[in-house]
Amino acid sequence: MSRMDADACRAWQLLVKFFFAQREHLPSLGEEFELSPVQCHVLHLIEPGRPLPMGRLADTLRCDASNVTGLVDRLEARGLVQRQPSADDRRVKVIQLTPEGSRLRAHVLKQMTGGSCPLSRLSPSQQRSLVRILKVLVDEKST
Amino acid sequence: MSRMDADACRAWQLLVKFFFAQREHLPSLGEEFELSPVQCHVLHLIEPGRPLPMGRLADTLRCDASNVTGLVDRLEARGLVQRQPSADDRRVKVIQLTPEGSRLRAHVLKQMTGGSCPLSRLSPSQQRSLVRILKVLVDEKST
DNA sequence: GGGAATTAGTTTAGTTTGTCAACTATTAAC
DNA sequence: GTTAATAGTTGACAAACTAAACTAATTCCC
Repeated sequence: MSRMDADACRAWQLLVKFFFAQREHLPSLGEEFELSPVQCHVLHLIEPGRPLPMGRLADTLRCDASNVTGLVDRLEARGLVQRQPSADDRRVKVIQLTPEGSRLRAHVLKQMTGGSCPLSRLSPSQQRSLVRILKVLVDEKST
Repeated sequence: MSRMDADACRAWQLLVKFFFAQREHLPSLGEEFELSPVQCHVLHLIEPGRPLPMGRLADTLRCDASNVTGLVDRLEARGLVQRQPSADDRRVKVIQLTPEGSRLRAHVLKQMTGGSCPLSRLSPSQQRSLVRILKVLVDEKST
């Protein structure tokens, strides 16, 4: 619980620092499309042709359901997503990208991972290493 | 510009995912002390005995100066920090932790990097690897 | 079958976070 | 010494968030 955690501690501090530093890049890309960082993330989470129940979005964002109502309201008002009642459970509403939302999403993703991506500063082997480590952290099974 | 960036892209997606997943841990720790995630971060940035000009805080958080005014207002109202006019430039105000703020900060840091830290899931060598990589990303010179 | 408890989403009210523009005070520049 | 630039505050406002009360649909279970 002492020496062993020194690296974990250090890594954590760096991670936090990194994330906040990213607020420089993320929002600037959002600005181009008039999207806030959170809106970028929501757009990111809704894959084209794969409608997502609102509740799942709330789970993923770890926020209150009522917050999601507002987020979706704003995106829907801009014609980027669409609410639709679910067939099998009429309480559920699924959100799905409009063609315009789909187009914007592709654009955003392209920008996010393009050449200006801060990760391009890493060597190829470091990048692979990072992916491996992150998979453990995120506890990813698929893809 | 094509194959080479695949890992960078993947890493980026994982990072974003991880970042948002952390919103589960960070705020829950904050709740314990009634601190929002941003407040935790601000507290984290002000080291005890090392007063920080407000402007530097705004730079680090990549936000408007007026936002910092509000953040510091709230922390000051809770007696965690203190504004003080700088000696060499009377326009500048430096913020510094109160004894109580200092205590709370230590507590928060301890919780953040404790055994429940998600990074403890990594092997020691992975942790070292992560630290090395993050240092490149954060472009760290000191410490 | 039919009431009680759950669940999904919305509404309302309120706080925090964040931006922008206008303002004050101080400092630097020429 | 007037003019710039800089540090911080204020005010007005939008966005992101929470908590509690509400509606509608579903499930539990006797």
